[in-house]
Amino acid sequence: MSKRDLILATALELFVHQGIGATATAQIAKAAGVATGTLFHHFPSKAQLVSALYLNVKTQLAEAMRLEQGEGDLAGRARQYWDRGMDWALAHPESLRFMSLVYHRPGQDGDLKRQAMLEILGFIPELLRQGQAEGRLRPVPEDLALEQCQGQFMTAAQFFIDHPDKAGDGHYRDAAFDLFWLSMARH
Amino acid sequence: MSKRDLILATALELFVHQGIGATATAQIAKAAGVATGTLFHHFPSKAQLVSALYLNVKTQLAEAMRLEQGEGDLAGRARQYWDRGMDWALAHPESLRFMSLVYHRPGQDGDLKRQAMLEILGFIPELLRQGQAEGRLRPVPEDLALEQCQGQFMTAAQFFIDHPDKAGDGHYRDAAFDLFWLSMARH
Amino acid sequence: MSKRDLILATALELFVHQGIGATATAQIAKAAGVATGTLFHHFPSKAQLVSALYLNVKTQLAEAMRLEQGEGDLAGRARQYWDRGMDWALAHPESLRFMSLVYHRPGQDGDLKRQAMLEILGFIPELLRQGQAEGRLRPVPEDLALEQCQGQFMTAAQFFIDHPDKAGDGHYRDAAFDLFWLSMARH
Amino acid sequence: MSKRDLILATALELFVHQGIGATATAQIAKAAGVATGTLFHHFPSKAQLVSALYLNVKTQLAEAMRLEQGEGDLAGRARQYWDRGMDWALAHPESLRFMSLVYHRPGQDGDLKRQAMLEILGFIPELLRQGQAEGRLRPVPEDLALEQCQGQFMTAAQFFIDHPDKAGDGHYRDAAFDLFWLSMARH
DNA sequence: TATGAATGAGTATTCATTCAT
DNA sequence: CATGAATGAATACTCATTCAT
Repeated sequence: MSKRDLILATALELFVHQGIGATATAQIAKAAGVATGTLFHHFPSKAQLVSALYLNVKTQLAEAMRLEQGEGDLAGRARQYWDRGMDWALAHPESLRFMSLVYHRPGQDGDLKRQAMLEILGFIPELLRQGQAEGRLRPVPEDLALEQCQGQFMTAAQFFIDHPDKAGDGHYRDAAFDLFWLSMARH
Repeated sequence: MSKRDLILATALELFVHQGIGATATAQIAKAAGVATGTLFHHFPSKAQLVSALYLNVKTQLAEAMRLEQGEGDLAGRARQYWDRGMDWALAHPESLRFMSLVYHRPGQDGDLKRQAMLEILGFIPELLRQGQAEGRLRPVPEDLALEQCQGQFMTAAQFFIDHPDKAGDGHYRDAAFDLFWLSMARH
Repeated sequence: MSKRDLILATALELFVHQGIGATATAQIAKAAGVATGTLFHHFPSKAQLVSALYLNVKTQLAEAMRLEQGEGDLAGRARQYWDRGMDWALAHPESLRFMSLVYHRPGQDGDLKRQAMLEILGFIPELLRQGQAEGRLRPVPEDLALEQCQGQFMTAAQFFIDHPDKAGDGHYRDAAFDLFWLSMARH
Repeated sequence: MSKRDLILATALELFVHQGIGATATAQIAKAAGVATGTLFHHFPSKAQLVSALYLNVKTQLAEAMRLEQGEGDLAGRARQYWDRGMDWALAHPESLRFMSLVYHRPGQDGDLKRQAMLEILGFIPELLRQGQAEGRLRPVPEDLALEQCQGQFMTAAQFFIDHPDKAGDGHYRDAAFDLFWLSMARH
């Protein structure tokens, strides 16, 4: 593992447990076993370290969610996306927490991060549009629905991370998806 | 307005726009037009200032949401709660943002804040239980449902704060509530 | 002596002996017997400390050179100014050195400092103009002459500071002034 | 141009515009298009880079000022020296500025640099001695006169660099030399 | 010769908190 | 109650220099 990657991995861990602002660059460097100068050699500023880390995490999630082809019906495809995302979140709980951390940071380049997230959850508007066209989904305003779906995914993921015992419980997994899906479905 | 209240109001504004960690006590004091010593005279530490502010905001929201008596049917009562909360959020956008800020703070007394929020949105589990008993709501695991409802309320509120033009649009308001309600309703 | 003045005095000494860039704010604070925070309480940045110090020194020199009234003839008045300046420089060698330091700093607010110096040596253009009008001084371009006179004064002052034994030698003192005066006089 | 020379040229430019202390070796290397290691391969330390640069510049100036033989009378020879120096300064403004920079640096090997400069302007004491012997120059203390002449040359050169339009104006050029020469001449 | 990642002591500046008035 | 000067540990970032390739 390159020193750069070591720094990224260490930063992720510390950021998630202490908060971004509360984590000193010196602490990251020390915990990663490199000199402070090394951190700044790879990332010119703390902000850029955060950005690079965010990009990293975002890319990983996006890859994890890539669906080869639209298989099955609408609800089935939605469920596949949902499950992939959830599996990734459970496999990388710190990454998910970090995304949420960055997402909720105040006073920062909010729009950038918000847009970045839409990029990942971009399948949602597509599903929504298609579902509405097919008459399977209710005509919910897209912008509002998107925000809500995103929130529901993040909330569910965080819930399963916080309650690992329930993450394997099919009943819970189904309930979480239904809570998401039925909020939009036409009944 | 007492100096104490002035400090609280100023802190709220600054915290929300810059973040809690990024706001210096000296800045709060200066913006409030008092000496730094005065701030620490009223609040022995920054942490306690944050706590006091949180308590303040929480109390206000709780009061705004108090329903005299259970009027109407289940969905009607739920809608009343939802609307009251939403109105309050729109009237006090910074307060809502601050709650979300504290809620998502990492490494902190998470449980305390989480519990405090349940206290306010406490009507949800009640509605949920009653609705399930009456067969009007699906049997969703309570802990998961609670988390989701809470998240949906906060998301919707933030959405309307960010898009004030849509906050008065009845179509949007209905859609937001439906997204919440239909996720749990039996169809 | 207030802490603020203590810091200024200490900074002057250190700047002059080590250079401005080579003197750490922490070193100034320590040498002055105050905390680093105290320095930044009084001077928001190192640059502003330097500016404040410069202003201080400039004001002192200006006061020292103030002539109650135009006594004597042109050369006599010039000599009085020259001697006052020289006496002040000998009494405050570090102040003079600091002025020269700031004056020669590269990449900085050169114009500001240059103008500030003209302000002090402002009597020179006056003398020059009057002398030229009376036919006692040669018609030297004013801007060039001003620069040269300034330089000659600073050079002479520095020379006497570096050779204190010669500062009391009337022969040397006369020679220094003549070098200055005869460069402009009509013969 | 060899990498070594490239580094020297780049360093000159940066030193002059930002100051020596404020210019990082890494910046020089980058601007010169070489690796940091390369800079330290050619110059074992920043101090030695500065010295090498100084030597370079000094040598160039010395060569530019070399007069084949004493032609003409005293004032004529002086004027020749003066003009050569001034022409070189105008052709290499950054070199001149760098010399002045090094000359005024505090806390450094002052005597060395001072002596180095005398080496270049060494013709002045000679002229002075000869002129005094011939009775054409006043009996000014040599050490003081030398310092003043040096200062006047540097000041005039800097003036013409700062005001290029006046550098070609014969009136100004004459005035600058006269200011220098008449300060010592017997009238 | 040339490279550039790595180092770690050093720098300016911030900030929660104290306390004498 | 109120003030604001004083504190000093902590922080993000810099930089001359080294060294394995």
